[in-house]
Amino acid sequence: MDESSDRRAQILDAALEEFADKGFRGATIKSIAERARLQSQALIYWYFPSKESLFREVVERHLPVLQVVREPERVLDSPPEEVLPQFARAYLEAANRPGLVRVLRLIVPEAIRRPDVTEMFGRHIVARLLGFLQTYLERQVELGRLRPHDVRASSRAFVGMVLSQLGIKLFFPMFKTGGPTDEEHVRAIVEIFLQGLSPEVPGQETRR
Amino acid sequence: MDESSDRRAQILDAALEEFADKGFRGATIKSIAERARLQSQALIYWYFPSKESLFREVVERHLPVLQVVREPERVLDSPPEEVLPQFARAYLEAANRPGLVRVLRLIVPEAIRRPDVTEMFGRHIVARLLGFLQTYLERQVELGRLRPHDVRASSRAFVGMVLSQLGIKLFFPMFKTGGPTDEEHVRAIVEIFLQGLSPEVPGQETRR
DNA sequence: CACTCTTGACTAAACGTTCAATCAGGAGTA
DNA sequence: TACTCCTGATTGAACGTTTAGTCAAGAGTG
Repeated sequence: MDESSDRRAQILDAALEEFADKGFRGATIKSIAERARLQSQALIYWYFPSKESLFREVVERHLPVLQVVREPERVLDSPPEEVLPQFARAYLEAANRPGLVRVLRLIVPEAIRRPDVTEMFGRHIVARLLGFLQTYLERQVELGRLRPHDVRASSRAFVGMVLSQLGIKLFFPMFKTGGPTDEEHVRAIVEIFLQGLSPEVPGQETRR
Repeated sequence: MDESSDRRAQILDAALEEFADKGFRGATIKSIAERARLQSQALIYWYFPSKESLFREVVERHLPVLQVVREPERVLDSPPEEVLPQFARAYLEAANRPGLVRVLRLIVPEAIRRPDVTEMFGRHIVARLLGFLQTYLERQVELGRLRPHDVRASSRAFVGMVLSQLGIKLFFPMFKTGGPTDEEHVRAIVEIFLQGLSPEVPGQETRR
């Protein structure tokens, strides 16, 4: 009941590329039909009731690709010197995976003006991401590997440190020269973060 | 020759709101004319040769609003305990200024698919922002207030820590509950950053 | 009169969507 | 085999609407 025809997948694939390249309004039924090598654009309406529903199905189908963090529970007890660089590298490598970049270019621009897409993106991607980091950092505090602090803030902070490099890489490639490599960046931010939250405080941190 | 008529400004203001609300394609000449309370849409073409050029003028006119950092040289020698929180607060307060948010909603979605807008935004806003932080941090290293490190990475890191909170605030307001307040966030990230780059190293940092 | 500004009517193209018609192939029947 | 019927898939043309942009004529003002 779900294997569907060949055509559906063919149209969905073409629609993904067109929507990612030109946006919802920029892509037309005609251009999608052409990219899918259909002789008639009317055929799309045999498989999908409207352009809108075609778009939604494309989004729902490809949103999960952005879930970079897959099995969070596994690493809960691994040391941050190991987990945080892994985490950061996983996201920075996203920029090298064309399929993932395409989905980003599909979703991000539309999410800004479509509350439903924003919600899906927020709930499935952002919440998951922040949630994982937050529980992981909480755990590290419990284990005494990091000093007690506001993990709500530090989780956002670490995500931001990673995403700034990713964002620059994706949207402002002109800053590649003059910027650190991914590996240099990862090393730098992990060092700042870990030393910044190190439990062994020399003296002045919480002056009493 | 540049004071122009009243009408120009009237049209530009209406165009800003329409473009910010609906995007370039979503906003129409008709809707812009209506919001500007013109009786005829044709009047727009007396002041602007095309919708495209109207859009570009709107962007060029309002882009400078995003230059939150105004006079960087002044604070070059002030201590980071003072400058960094100021810097972070300045950006987080941007979310409370409707005019600034409007310009963000105008530029960000279009910048993704318009290389020229991307370039302008990158050169005038992002480069300036990163440039300021980088030279400031370099100076602090020279002054011995921060330990020697890769300022290209740390400047991006700090910007990221600020922008993650700003981005969540702007685009995912549903995360307000469960997240830190701006002031809590600022305190947290500055503490992490400064302690992470503190010059007094207990021992293990650069093991030799 | 000459000039700047303003207007409503208009155009041509592009858009999403609908529609009647057609096709290939399989099932059922004699 | 020959015939009819049915069904899912496909087509080209057309629909009504919306769009950016044009145009000639007029209003207001010096």
